Amino acid sequence: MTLSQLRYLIAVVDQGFNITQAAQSLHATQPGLSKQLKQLEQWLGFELFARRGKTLEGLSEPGALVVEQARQMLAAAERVRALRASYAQDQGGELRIATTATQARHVLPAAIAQLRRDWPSLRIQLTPAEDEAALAALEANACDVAIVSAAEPPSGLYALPLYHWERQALMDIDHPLAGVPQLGLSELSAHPLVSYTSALRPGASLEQAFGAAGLPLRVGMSVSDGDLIKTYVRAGIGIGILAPMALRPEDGDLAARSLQSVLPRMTTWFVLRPQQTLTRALTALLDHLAPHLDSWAVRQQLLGDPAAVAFKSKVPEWKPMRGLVHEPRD
Amino acid sequence: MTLSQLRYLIAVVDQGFNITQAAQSLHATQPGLSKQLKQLEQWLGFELFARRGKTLEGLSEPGALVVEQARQMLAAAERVRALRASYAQDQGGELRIATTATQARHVLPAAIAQLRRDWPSLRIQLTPAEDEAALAALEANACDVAIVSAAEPPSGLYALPLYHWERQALMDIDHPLAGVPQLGLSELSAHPLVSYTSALRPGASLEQAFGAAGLPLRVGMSVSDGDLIKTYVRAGIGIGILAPMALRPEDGDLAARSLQSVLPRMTTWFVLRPQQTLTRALTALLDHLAPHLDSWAVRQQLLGDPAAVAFKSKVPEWKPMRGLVHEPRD
DNA sequence: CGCGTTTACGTCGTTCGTAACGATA
DNA sequence: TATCGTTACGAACGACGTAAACGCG
Repeated sequence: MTLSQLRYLIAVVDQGFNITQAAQSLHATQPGLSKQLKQLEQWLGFELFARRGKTLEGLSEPGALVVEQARQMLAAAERVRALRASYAQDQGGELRIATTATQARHVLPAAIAQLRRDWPSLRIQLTPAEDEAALAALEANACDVAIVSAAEPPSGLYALPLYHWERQALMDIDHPLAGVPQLGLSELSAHPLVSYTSALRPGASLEQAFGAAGLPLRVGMSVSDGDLIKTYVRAGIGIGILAPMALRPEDGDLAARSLQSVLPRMTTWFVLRPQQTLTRALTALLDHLAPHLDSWAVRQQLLGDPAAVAFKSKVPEWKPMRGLVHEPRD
Repeated sequence: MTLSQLRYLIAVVDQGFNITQAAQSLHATQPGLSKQLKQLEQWLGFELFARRGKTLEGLSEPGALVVEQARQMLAAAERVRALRASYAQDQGGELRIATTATQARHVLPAAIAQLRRDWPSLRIQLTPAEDEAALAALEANACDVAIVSAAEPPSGLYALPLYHWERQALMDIDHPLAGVPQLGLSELSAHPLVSYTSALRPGASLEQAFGAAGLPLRVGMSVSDGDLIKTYVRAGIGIGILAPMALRPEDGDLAARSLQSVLPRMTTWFVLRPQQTLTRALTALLDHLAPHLDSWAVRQQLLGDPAAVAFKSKVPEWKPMRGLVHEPRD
């Protein structure tokens, strides 16, 4: 009797007595499980499963008792694993993240808190930087991961999508634009805009969109983060263009309107160097930030396996908080 | 992390942080444990033990937490082992015992009850036989073990001592002999004796003792088991000579006096054929009957290893129940 | 100098993955 | 016929035992 045999057993039970599926969930091969389970049965001297032909129908009577004990053992093993993470005076226990102020303030806190809890000795270094600077830091090996937002993945690097989002136009709740049925570039063009420095830079997608429509882009102010955008929108400087992650429940005095129809959809990327090794800390961070990704497959891809499928489900969309979405009735 | 690593850890803790001793208790080698423990520590990322130089002084702080979980896991593993014994539709699950009526009635019931509880499917066949017949059955492979009593181990077979005992003279509690200070052969010689058929056979140790003392041996009756001896002693046929195992609390109307000074000490033997394989059932029976023996070492000896030491402690003495011992004050 | 631990090394057994086969709906 | 389980085989890893070196009392 080994712990892996018990793990196999539990996986098969939890996957509805489908050995193939259980093998996938454990990143093992189906014959491997099959053989180990048979070996366990032989050691026990009785059958674990009720079989009809070759298909498993359920547990045998003693099998259910074994499962009960196996769950206890694996639970204890899991507690040991937790100790391992907690008490490891970690070899290279450092995680250097370069990202924007918006991510640092509105997205990462939950994940990092979890990480710190699981792993108290891990030293986390969070460097605020604009998108380009973050990517440069990554390429210079000044950080382990860059988390940046862009419509397209950065070229020459290994980028994983964390979530999609649409840029939001932000204004006072009784601003005239809050009520117009269709909010397009022409309406925006009449007002000065307040947004991120990088978004208002010449050549950025905002300028391209206005240029393509033959409309002038009036810059009211360019700032470094979303909180400042909100501050200056409240001060009446102009219309804010910002990411929905920066919107908070306490921003109910403002109206946010999606620019989905006029500006390309943005994606926030978890960027690594090609062939970078996925450390435990990186894996944990990725698992917290992106439950839709299979970090094991990601590791395989980084090791050069193109067949590994990293997606467990669709990339999520980050929507602004419901109370803040201002959709005029039409 | 493997179950054996955890077993090693617990053994070291329970043996007072002496790896060598722990290895012995597990029938493993010391370097093996040492290495596995080191490997476990490496996997955990912290030290399990508080070390001073190379010697272990105790547990580290996280080590104590690991031990706690490890005990839970091993306890659950033990419960699975129990299931294994209980539910195994056992291959060749048969245990054939040949032994005397005294053993069958007074000694074996507890051990066999335990065996049946651990192992419901085991078919136990108990054949009552006199000592010689039991040994003959063993040699003929008509049984798996013979349990017989004799002063010396039977020759040509592999005999393990279960316990020592002294023959008891049995009489009515107000019989004249119950009070004499010294009970010797000459006193006994004046009365007819009631004992086992095999004990009164010509050439047996009883006859030899009387012969050596130049005294006549008067046989009152020879019977097949201890209960009949008691019956005929109560009927006034004569003095009983029997094994202390046959004495019961309800025999308070009789007096038992040890013949330790006049007759050689007897030993009850667990007899196997040389090179017989020790089945699981035999091992379990032996463990129940003889906690002073190391069944693992016995198995090794049977496999031809003369170095294996089978004794964990001294062979116990079977004394008659305290209330029945009649020791005249002198 | 002895006891106990660690290190080094060779061998054996076991596990796991790939591939082919078999059975079942 | 497609899906799922079993068997067969080969390679790689890991555990264990033997033997020798190291430290400490």
